[in-house]
Amino acid sequence: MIDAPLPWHAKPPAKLSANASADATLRRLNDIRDTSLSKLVRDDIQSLILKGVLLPGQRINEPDVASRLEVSRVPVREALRELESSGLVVSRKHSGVFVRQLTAVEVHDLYQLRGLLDGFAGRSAAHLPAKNHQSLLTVLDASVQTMQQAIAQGVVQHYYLENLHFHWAIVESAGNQQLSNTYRDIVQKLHLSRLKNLSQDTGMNASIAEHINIVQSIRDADAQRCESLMSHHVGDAYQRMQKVSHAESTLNL
Amino acid sequence: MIDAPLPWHAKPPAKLSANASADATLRRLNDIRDTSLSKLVRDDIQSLILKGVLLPGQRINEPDVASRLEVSRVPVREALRELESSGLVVSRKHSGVFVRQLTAVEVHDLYQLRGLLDGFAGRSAAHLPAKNHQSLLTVLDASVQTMQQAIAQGVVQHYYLENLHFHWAIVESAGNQQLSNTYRDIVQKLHLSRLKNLSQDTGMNASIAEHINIVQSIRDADAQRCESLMSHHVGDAYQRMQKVSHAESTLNL
DNA sequence: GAAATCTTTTTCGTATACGTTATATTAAAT
DNA sequence: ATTTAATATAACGTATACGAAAAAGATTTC
Repeated sequence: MIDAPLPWHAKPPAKLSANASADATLRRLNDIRDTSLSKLVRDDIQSLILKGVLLPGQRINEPDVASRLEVSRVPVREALRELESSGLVVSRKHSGVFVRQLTAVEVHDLYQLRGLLDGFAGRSAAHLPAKNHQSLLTVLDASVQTMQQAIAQGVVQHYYLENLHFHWAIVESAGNQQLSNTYRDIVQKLHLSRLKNLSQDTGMNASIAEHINIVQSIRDADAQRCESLMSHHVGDAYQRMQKVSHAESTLNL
Repeated sequence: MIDAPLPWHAKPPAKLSANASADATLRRLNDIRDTSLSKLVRDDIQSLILKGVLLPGQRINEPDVASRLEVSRVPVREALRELESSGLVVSRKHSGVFVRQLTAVEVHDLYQLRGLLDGFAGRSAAHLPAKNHQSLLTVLDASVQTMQQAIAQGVVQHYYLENLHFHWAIVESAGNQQLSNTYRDIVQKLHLSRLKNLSQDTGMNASIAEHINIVQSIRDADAQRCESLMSHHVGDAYQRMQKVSHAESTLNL
């Protein structure tokens, strides 16, 4: 949408290099020692939500979580406050904490926002410096191949995961940590939408073609086309989802 | 651990729209009654940070906050966990909670992201339905006028506040709550940047012209131009800030 | 028989208490 | 005099305990 270059192109995204494998275990131990119980509990509950063990609308019982993880209620409460702040749960005083249920409007807005970020990431990916550009393409090519395998084998779960990797690789290639964080939060919230899962199989065949086009536009360094493809890709996914949703609600009459 | 979904939380706690003034006080009381101490503490600390009473890098002492607000430490801790999750503070185990210090890269990334969102909001604002379009223009015209007054009176603070209102009005006009939330978070984080405040007076005269152009592009319903103006507007602000920063660091030699 | 009210139970919100860790201060040694 | 080590203090992390509010169940009344 914007072709004129913006003024922050003189930016050096200095990322830390990988650690020596010798330090790896030490680092892990230090991390564990320095990690509070709250964080561990938070990660546990969060993964339960994202894996779908805890469904939207379900109540999360403080004492139960505490006894299951063998900790007191305080770390559990702190963990839930964090999850509340990141929008995965909602809490009502004296009533409990519940896995958040997204309204149709919220899902729509999140998709719209995700489309914007994906578009930006695509534009950014298309005019990456040569070296990064090539390594991104290598990753994306492999990703597309994996997705095609998943389609051939009919394993929706694999396709879905690889689809996440595909988009994540493009977003991260922009080298903007804040963008990546925001994108991650949005995708996490979208995990709460039941409808998302419904449309996976129908969308699989439709979206693989779009993925291939996206890779091609990056390879061609066609920023404008890539941005357009990316945002439309997300829009299409939303529309497919709406279609399935409507079909389902019609059946339920 | 998990109970079946219960009927009374089919929707998240209802955020109320404008109330009749008669109910206002009653609702206020109810809100206070239904608001946990954690939230009150969170809002308190958050406003201290955003008002600049607590400076980046400064340590936030749990017992001090607790005694000042006359609450126990638990609500304070929960509040700090929320603020940590929203990125306003960082905590080190057994060391304390500190107001977050943004790195230069983080500030850059946040500005870039803000530019993207502003651009989207501008594009959206330019092709708003007639009625909303007109009411937005009314607000923006008034806002520009206020900014001009602030310049005439040389009150940087007023200009800065009105500038926030200006951008916020455009963002909200998009009607995307998720966008608004994300934008709010970004602006909040940018409040942590000391440099932002430095560039205010120098930027005042430069940016008023840009604001006027933006309003004109919205009036013309020129979406592409508005998007471009908005994102460049943010980019320019970033550049002005960098310039001041560089000048300052040169002086400090 | 149905509805409303009262009681019981469960769960959350907050406060207090204890153990652990980091930091600051002080003393001693080089 | 400077540096290092040991101790003391203050703050954080976690656990336990108590009070309050809401939901569920039972009872009573119409």
